[in-house]
Amino acid sequence: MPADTPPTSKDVAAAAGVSQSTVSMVLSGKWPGRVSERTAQKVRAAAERLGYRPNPAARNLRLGRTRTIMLVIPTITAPFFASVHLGAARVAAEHGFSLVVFTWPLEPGGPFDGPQEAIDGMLASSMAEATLAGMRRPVPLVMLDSDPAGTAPTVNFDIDGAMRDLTGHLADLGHHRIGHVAADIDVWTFQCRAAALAARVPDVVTERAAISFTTGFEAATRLLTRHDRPTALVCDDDTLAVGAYKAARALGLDVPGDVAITGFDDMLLAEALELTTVRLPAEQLGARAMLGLLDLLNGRTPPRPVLPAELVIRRSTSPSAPLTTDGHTEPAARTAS
Amino acid sequence: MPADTPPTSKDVAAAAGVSQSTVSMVLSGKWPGRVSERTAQKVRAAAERLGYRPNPAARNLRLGRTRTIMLVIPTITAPFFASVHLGAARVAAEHGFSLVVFTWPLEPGGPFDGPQEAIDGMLASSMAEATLAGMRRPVPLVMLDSDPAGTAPTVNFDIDGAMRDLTGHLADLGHHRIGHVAADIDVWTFQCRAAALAARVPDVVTERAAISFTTGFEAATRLLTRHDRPTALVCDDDTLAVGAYKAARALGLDVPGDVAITGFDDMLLAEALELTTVRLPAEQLGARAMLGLLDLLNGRTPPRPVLPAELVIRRSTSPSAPLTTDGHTEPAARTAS
DNA sequence: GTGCGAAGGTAATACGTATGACGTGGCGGC
DNA sequence: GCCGCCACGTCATACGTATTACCTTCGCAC
Repeated sequence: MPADTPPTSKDVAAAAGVSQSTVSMVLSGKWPGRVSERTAQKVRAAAERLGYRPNPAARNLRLGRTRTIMLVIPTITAPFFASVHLGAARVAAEHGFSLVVFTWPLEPGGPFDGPQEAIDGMLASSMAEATLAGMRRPVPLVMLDSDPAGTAPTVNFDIDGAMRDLTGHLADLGHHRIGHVAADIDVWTFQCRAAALAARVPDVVTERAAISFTTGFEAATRLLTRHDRPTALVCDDDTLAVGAYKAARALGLDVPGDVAITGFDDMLLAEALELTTVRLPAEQLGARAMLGLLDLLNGRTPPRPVLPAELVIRRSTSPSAPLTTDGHTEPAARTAS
Repeated sequence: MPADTPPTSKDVAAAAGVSQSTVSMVLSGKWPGRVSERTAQKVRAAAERLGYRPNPAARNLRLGRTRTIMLVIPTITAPFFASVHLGAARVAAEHGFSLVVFTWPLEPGGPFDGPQEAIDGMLASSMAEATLAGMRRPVPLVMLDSDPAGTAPTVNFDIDGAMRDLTGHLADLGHHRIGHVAADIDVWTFQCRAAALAARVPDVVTERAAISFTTGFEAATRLLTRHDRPTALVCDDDTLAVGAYKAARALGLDVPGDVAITGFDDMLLAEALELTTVRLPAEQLGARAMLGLLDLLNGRTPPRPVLPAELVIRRSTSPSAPLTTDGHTEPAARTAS
C-alpha cells in the first residue's frame, strides 16, 4: 500500500534494488546505453507499480527551469484573448510546456506579484513597462501584436492594411464623418488603429471606452447624440460594437440606414449581429507567438511574422451583404464523451 | 551590478553580514521578536538593494506546496468558462494563490499529463473519472456545477428551478412541441437540463451538438426541417442558441413568430440577439468554488452552495419583451492606462 | 560566584531531483 | 601478467529555501 506521501525516486530505487541515480538516469531517458536493459526494466516496473511521478518542484529547482510560460493579457473574458490563449496553449502542450495566464493588475503600474511559479518565458500583450519590472530577472519575451520597432520579438497583425480596407469600404459607401469608439487601453495595436483612422479620414470624433458592452453602449450614445452625428461608428473591438449597435437601436436609429457600425476581431458576436468587422486570426497569433518563444528558448532568432487581417463585410455597413452563417473565426470545437 | 543569475537569500545574507537563516526569518515575517529590529532593517535593505525575490521552485520543494490551483474546464473560449476563470482567479489572487487552466485533453480518458507544476488543489467542471487518474496523488477538489450526490464538495446552480421557469414560460406561450439542442458533453449539468426538460414537456425531440456555433446551426437545421417541426428550440448554451437562431433565419423562419429560441448562460451573445436565456452567475461560481477550496485546504468543511439561476425573458420568445440594454452578466471591466 | 533564562544569532539539515566524479569487475591486447 | 578500457553502477553534491537544534552573550537573582 502506498504511503500517504507520494513515492520519490528513492522509493523507486529501493523497490527496484538500485540506487536513486540509476532511477533518474533510466526514467529521464537521456542516458542511452548507460544502464543495462535488464536493470532498466526493473526500474520501470517498480516506478509503474508505485505510481511514481517526479516531483515537479524538485525538478524545477534542480534544472533551474520550469517549462512554464506566462501569458499576460488584459482579460481572459474577451473572446479574442481566449482564442489567443487556446492557440498558445495548444502549441505549448505539444512541446511539453504549461501556460499560466496572468491578467493585468487592477491598478496599472502596480507591483507585479505574478504567479508563484517561476517561468521560463513570457507572451505579453502590450503592457506598461512598469508591469514588467518586479520580475525575478529579465525573461525571454515575445510580444503579441505590439510595437514592431520595440526590441522584443513580436507577432503582428496587418492592422494598417485592414484599416486601409475598412476606411476604403466606408468611403465607398459615402461615409466621411466617422465616430471612433476607441479602446481605453494604452496598447500599441489600438493606438495604431486610431492613427490609421486619423490618417485616412478627415473628420473623426473619438470617444474612449474600456472594452465592455456597457462602456461601448455609453460611448456610442455620446457619439450618436452629438449635433453633428457621425454616419458611421468604427469600434476597436466587437464587444464595443455590440454596445454601439444597441445604443443605435435604443436611439431609434437604423443600422446601417442611419448609422453604419463596424467591429474588430470577428468573434462570434460579430457573426451574430451581422457586423462588418476585421477578422483577426487570434488563435494563430497565440500559436505563432509561442513558436517564436520556443525559438528564443532554444537560442534561435524567432521570425517576426505579420498575420493577415481581413475585412469581412456584413449587413451592419452594407445591407446587401449576404446573410452569413459561419464566416467568423471559431476555435476548433472539443467534445468529450 | 547584479550577476546574470538572480540573487539568492545567501547573497542577501552576505550583503547584510548575517546568515542565510536570518534572512529567511526576517523576510518570512513569521518569527516576530526572533531577530532584532536593527538586524531586520539591514536584511530588508540588502534584499531591496539586490532586488531579491525568493526562488519559487526552492520554496515549493521545501514547503511541499505550491499555492497553485488548477482549473479544469472543457475550453476557455466559451465565455461562460472564461467568467468562471475570472471569478476563481480573483479570489485566488486575493489569497496569494495562482490559478492555472487545464482544458480537457482531446481524447477523452487520455492520460492526464497536466501541468508541470505540482498543485495544491483543483477546481473541476465535471469530467470523466479517468481524467482524474494519473495525478501524483489525490488532491483537494471542488466541483463546478456537478453532481451534488458525489463525494466531492460542489457549487451548483439551481438548474432545476431554472428549467421549471423556462418550461413554464414556454407553456404559457402555447409551446408544447419542443426541440432540444443538447450539448454533446457528458457533464452532469447538461444531463440535468435534459432530464428536467423531459420531465416537464411531453413532446421533446433532441439533437446533440458539440458546443459551438457551427454545430448548433447544424443541429437546429435538422430539428427545423423535420416534418413535425418544433415550435420552440431550447438550447443548452448561448453559443448553440446563436447557431439555432441563424439556422432559423436561414430557413426563412421568423423568431419568435415561427419558432421560439432560448439559450443558456446569459453571456453577451444572448443580450446581442435578444435571446431569452437563463442567467447563470458564472463569475460567482468560480469565486465560491475557490473559496470552498480554500476552506478545504484549511481543514474546514466547505459549504455546498446552490446559486440562483434566473430566467431572463427577451424577444426570442416574447416579442413584447422590452429592448434590454445591459441585462446580461458582464464581467467587471478592467482598464489600464 | 554560580546558575539560569532570555535574547539574538548561526550551523546544519531536509525537501527530491539530476548529474559529474568515481569505483569495479571483466575482457582483450601485447 | 599487466595495463587500459569498456560497461554498468553508485556516491556525492548542488539547486535555494525554511526550520530545528544549538551556541553565545548578557543581565539578573540568589
